[in-house]
Amino acid sequence: MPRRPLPADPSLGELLTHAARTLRRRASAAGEPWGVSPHQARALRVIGRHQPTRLGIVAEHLRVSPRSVTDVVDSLGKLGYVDRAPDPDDRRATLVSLTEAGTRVLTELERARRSDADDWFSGLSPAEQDELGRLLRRLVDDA
Amino acid sequence: MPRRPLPADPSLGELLTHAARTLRRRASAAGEPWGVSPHQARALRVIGRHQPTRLGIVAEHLRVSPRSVTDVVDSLGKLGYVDRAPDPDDRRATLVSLTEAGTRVLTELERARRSDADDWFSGLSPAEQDELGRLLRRLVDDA
DNA sequence: TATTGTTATACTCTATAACTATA
DNA sequence: TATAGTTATAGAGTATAACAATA
Repeated sequence: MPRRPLPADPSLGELLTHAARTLRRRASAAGEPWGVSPHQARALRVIGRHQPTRLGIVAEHLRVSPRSVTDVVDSLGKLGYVDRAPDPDDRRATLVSLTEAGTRVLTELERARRSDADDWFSGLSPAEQDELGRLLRRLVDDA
Repeated sequence: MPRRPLPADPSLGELLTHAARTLRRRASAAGEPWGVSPHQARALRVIGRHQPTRLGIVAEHLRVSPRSVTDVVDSLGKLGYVDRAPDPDDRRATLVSLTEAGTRVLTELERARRSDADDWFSGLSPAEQDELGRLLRRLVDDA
């Protein structure tokens, strides 16, 4: 993509937009060997942390609509990375968990992600990375 | 959207994703009175800063493909906010500028955006906002 | 009646590749 | 040949609303 320098006094919004876009591109490249998009990778991570868990809980962690979760879990199911099972305690609900392949892919994906992050964030010192995280977190928590 | 607290140790990538999504939602709400999406608002801002300017230059500032610019300028044209004219120096090129309505809308939009930003960022001190901007900028510049 | 998840539908943002009209 | 922009096509991510099954 052709680029120009950013304007002299970019708003935080512009910076956030560009940073998120860069992140998406990099995450997209990082997940390519496994055919996993950034959104799918995030869902895999959440499911891995909480499995077995309901779709509604996944939606809350991902902070997206139930609709989006149905889709992303469908697509991960097609890849063979997650399994659905009815919740015995509430037959309206669906429990989702990682398959063996899903567990393996998540591990490899996390390794790839960390190595890409190390690369991208290497321009910032560890203290600066912490500070950035702290500030972003406050933004995301109140929002 | 239903929400859960973030994980104890969220990666910078997760934070960036959530922050950008929050930004998009807020920017989307802020532009609604004028029927302008966040992407359209960004394009309007770039055109306002550089007008009259070529589509290719707009693409470089926005850091997106020429394809996306054709679309967004089309849509802004339909809203009556921008005008296209052939570049007299190079008839392959197209110069785009704001109409009177576009100029007015951009002003109002910027006011709305700043007021929303003041609200969202008010949890951070001015020094922290500067620091966040500085860190993000380094991330975006090297990426 | 309320909740869980699905279907139906639609919009925004982004990309690559092939084409056109100039240069 | 190379560049500017458009058309054609595709896919990711997200949302709202109406609905079925179950509680």
